[in-house]
Amino acid sequence: MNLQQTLINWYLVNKRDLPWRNTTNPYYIWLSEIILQQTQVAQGLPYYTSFVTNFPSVFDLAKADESSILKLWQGLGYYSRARNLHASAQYIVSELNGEFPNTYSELLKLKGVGDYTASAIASISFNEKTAVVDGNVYRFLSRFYGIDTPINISKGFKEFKALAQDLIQSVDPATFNQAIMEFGARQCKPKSPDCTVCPFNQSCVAYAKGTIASLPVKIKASKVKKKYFNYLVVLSNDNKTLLEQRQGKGIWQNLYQFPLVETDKPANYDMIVDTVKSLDYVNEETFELSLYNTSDIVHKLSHQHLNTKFWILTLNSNLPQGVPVQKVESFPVPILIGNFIEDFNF
DNA sequence: AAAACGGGGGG
DNA sequence: CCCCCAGTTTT
Repeated sequence: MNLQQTLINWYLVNKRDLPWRNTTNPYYIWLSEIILQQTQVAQGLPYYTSFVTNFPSVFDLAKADESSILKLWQGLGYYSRARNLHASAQYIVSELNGEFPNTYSELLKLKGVGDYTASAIASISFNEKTAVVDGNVYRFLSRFYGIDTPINISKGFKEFKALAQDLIQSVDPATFNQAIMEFGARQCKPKSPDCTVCPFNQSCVAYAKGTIASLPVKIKASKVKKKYFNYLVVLSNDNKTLLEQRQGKGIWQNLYQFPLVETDKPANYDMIVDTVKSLDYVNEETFELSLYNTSDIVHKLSHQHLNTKFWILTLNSNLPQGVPVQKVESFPVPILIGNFIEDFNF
């Protein structure tokens, strides 16, 4: 039996029953694929359910407020996915009359849809023979064929894409793409896969050579940077606080947070008090400033560690531009802020 | 080609 | 502590 048919047979027996596997509606496939980018199934599942419930059609998603979409996305990370989802929904409704793009090339024009996602939707919803290359596909193919080309350089992508594209020619693309990914996720796992029960244990190059653990090869990422965040949690006389929406390019774009003072080294009371005194809504005589968390909260992201202090700033005045503390929970916030809000309990 | 972009879970 | 995850966009 050939490789493709072995994968498909394995899949038909071992596939998980997931909600997006009971439809080929491109809108639902798209939602699931965006949610699952760089995200494990277990983590993405509740978000998929929530999005399908709140936005049953692309029209519902298009007409929603960005903040309400970000709120539902809260905690999933890579928030550009949510912003791109919204922009693409509006594009489909206003430019395409609500008709979902139905080819790889047209799908690729959607914001947030790259080679992988365009291939996934085109194959699953429209039976187009275009191969997906995701982390699972890299892992299985690199091990089965013993390929040590690094997967995170363009040469590696081209090599694996061509290989997968060749394999998909003779089979049903929707089933094959899902089979190879599911096989990579469940059998050909990153860490200690059980090769004794693998249907390829007589034909896998890496298993024969004992190189399973070292494949696929990846060029290692640059070092993590440390940053020092100080959040000012303002408490006013009229029971309000201050939230700002993050602007610009960096992380958490368009999400909300308390006023942020970033320092280039761990801050102390004197450094923060100087900043506080210069704020236009602070009366120099009557505020109180205290550190909430004795030791830094370290929020770890892929490329940076945010060493964070929350400072409680109590004012003896009102805050007309503030947010009533009861409404704080309705804003989309990064997990770092969300955890604080939950702990502080206003 | 390399860096930026989140957060959770596993070993 | 390090690696991985149904990757894409920007620089």
